[in-house]
Formats: sequence, C-alpha cells, structure tokens
Amino acid sequence: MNSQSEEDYLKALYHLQLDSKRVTTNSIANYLKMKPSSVTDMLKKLAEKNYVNYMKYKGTSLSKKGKSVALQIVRKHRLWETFLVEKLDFGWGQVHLIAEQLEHIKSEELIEKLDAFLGNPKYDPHGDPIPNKSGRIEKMNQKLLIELKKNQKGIITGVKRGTGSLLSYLDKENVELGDAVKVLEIIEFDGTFIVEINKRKLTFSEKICQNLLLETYD
Amino acid sequence: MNSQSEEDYLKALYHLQLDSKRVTTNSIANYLKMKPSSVTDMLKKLAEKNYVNYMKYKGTSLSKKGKSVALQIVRKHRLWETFLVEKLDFGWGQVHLIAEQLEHIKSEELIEKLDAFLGNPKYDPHGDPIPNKSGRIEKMNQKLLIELKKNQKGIITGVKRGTGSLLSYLDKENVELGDAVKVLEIIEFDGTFIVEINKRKLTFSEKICQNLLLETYD
DNA sequence: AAAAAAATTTAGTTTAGTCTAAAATATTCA
DNA sequence: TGAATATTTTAGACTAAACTAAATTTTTTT
Repeated sequence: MNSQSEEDYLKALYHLQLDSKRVTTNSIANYLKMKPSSVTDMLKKLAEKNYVNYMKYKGTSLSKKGKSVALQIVRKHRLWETFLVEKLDFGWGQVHLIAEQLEHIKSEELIEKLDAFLGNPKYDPHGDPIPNKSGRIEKMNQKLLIELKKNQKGIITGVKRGTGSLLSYLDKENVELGDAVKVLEIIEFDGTFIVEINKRKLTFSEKICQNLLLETYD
Repeated sequence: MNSQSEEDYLKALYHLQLDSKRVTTNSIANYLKMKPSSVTDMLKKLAEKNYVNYMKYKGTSLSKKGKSVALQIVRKHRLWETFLVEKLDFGWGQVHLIAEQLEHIKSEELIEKLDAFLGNPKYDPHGDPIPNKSGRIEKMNQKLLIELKKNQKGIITGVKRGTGSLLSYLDKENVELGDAVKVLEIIEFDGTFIVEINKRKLTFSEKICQNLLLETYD
C-alpha cells in the first residue's frame, strides 16, 4: 500500500510526463508546491520501490509499475469528479479539491462499483478521458465544436481548461455533459454555429465553439 | 482543521462516552488499538485545543466543542455508509472500513449535497441515527419487530449489531432498508410473525423479529 | 493501612515527510 | 572554454504521531 504522499508524486509525474518525456526535480517541486530537496528525497524512495527511473541530476520517469499506479489514481480522481458533478450537482469548477482527497480512498471494490453506478463513463466533466480498470485510456475521438462541419454530430464531453464562465453559461442554458449536439448551420460571416441540443435550437458564438469539447463518432 | 488522527480520537471518545460518562485512557487505547502512552499524548494535545476535559489519571470527557466535532464525523461516517449501501450496492457488512476513510474528507458542501442526494436519511444501514447538520440526533422511535402488535406498521431501518447472516437472508428475500412492514399475524405458539412487505406476505421467525429494527410512528 | 497489582504518565526513540542551508553538478553565455 | 548562473543533491533539523521502558499514581487486596 502506498502513502498519500507517494501517490501525489506519482500522479504529478504522470501529468508532467505528458508534456515532456524527461521530468526535472524542479518541475515536480513547482507542481506540488514543495522544495526541490523534498522532491529528491521522495524520488529516491520511489526509485527504491521501482516506481520510477531516477538518475541523479538527470531527471526522472515513471517505470511501468509506477505508471500503472498513477493511472489508477487518475482513474479514481476522474470518476469521483464525475460523481460530484453528475450526482451531487457540483459545478465543474468546484470539484478538483474534493476529488484530490477522494482519489486516495483505498478500495478496489469501491471504485469498480462507483464506475458502474456512473454508467462506466469514458470522460470526466472536464472532458478528460477516464482510464479503465486496467489503466487503458480509450483513444479519444475528441474534437472542438468549431472543427465540426454542417450536419455532423457529437456528444458534449467538456470544455477546455480555464473557461469557468463558459461552464456557468452552459449550466444556465441547461446544456449538460452527455448531451448530443448536431450542427444545423454555420454562419460564415462571424463563425456562429447554430446547433440542436435536446430538440432545442441554440446559437453559439465562435468563441464558445473554440472551447466546447465533443466526442465524435465518424 | 483537525488531523485525521485527532478526528479518530474524538470519534472514539464519542462512542465510548455513550456507555460510561468517564472514559479512561486504557479504554481509548483498546478501542483504537494503540498504546496507552500514545493516547495520553494525544489527550494532552486535544485538551490544549479545548476539545476535551482531561484530568491526569482521572479520565477524559468531550467538551462541548469536541462533541460537536465528533458528531460531525459520525454524521459523515453514517451518510457515507448509507451511500455505499443504497447507491453502490454494498452489503451492510462491507462498508465500515471504507466509511472510516471517507469520513475524513474535508468539505462541508460535499456532505450537505450527499445528504440531499440520499434524501436526508435519518438512519444509516445499521439502524443508527444520522446527526443533522447542527449535530442534533433525532430522538429515535425505534423498535424491534418483536415489540410490535398485530396491525402495527414500521419502516425497516436496520438490524442489531453482529447479525450478518440476517442481512444476507434479507437481501436474498429482496427486503431492503426503508421498506414498510405491516404485522398481519403473530403466531402465539412459536412467536412467528407474518408480515406484509411490498405487497408480499413473508414469515419471520421469532429470532429474526428479535433482531430487525424498525422506525415506528405512533 | 500497607503491599501488590493495575492504570497512567513521563522520558526518550522512531519514522515519514517536510524544511533550510550548504555543497555538488550541470548549463549558459560572454 | 571557463566564469557565472541555475539546478540538484546532501546534510542536518523539525514535527506529528506512533512506540518502548521506566516512573508515578491509583486501585485492589489482604
């Protein structure tokens, strides 16, 4: 069993690794708001346990074992976020800190039952994919609304990071995660999209379309 | 904000205090599976923070402030247990260890939303009352089935402690928490009850009736 | 009521995870 | 390339929460 702190480091490694293959001590420290010396200590410990490949002064990467643990934490985090938004009616922006705590709860069975309860969702409320039980991430067929052509369809999976006000707007319009969208018309002049959601006709500005994520099935 | 460990101690105090007004260091140690010396250390710390009244060698009791914190943890524990059983389909016996972890998640809003999501339950799956937001415990109008007379009604709230096999039996018979029960007939000869649940007629032995908890409204 | 036993506290240690300050190594650029 | 700068590691200290062993206080027993 791993400590909460170890899990935090592994998850940080996972996220940082998505951008750059070689993760530096400083970047981890920055990400976790800790001092580099503390990070070095923990990296040694994680290397000892074969969770990471750590080369003094050179950088760190997750081992296969470490990546698999990290993916389970990401899975838990995103399932809990989905629960908070879908079932408890939290706003998309409020759930991160709570999920950060919930992701450390230890129980395989809990997470499998939660997954089933939520209907085995593929994406969390931010549009990020949820790894499955064995850590596999479904290849995303995810697009921005603005990339769709007339008559194409998709399912709303989230919004781009940092667009809190879009969230509130969608909420107000009763547009929800999982709603199907069909592009009825694209106004060439200003890039406005006219779409159908829940049998209602809605108009989205170009800016909205640049930030709304959909899963498409082509 | 209190540490997980502090919360564990306060909750232990709360439970032990239900039996005896003066709680000893040893009883806490025994309850939490710790050494008495560790308990002494923590009691000093909790006294410092005004959560408990601690008198060297004499015993400990919760202060008003401490009791209020303890009740919030009990509330969280029981709400999570209810969630696990009602929504995630856990058996009544499997939830304690998981709830023990979940009860330490920090978020007022989370617990209020969870409460609402569950329909503001008054009792958890073991039949124990759930303190409300301000820590008040509804006075229980709780009886054992065997105490009911012919034609009386009640709502199943749980079973007595340590009757795991009764739980499985009820599960198998599709009898659930919250189901309404009406006593149709009591067989004087052997104490068997014939009851109606969900429009089905069921027969319960005297032993079952001695362990099945109901909320009654008289 | 004194001796023995039990309960409790004190004193000192341990471990995990953090920190600061100093030393070592790597990188940048003049 | 080598001096200046930045990054990383080492060494040593701290804190929370546990522990063991010894000392102290309370309770029980004779």
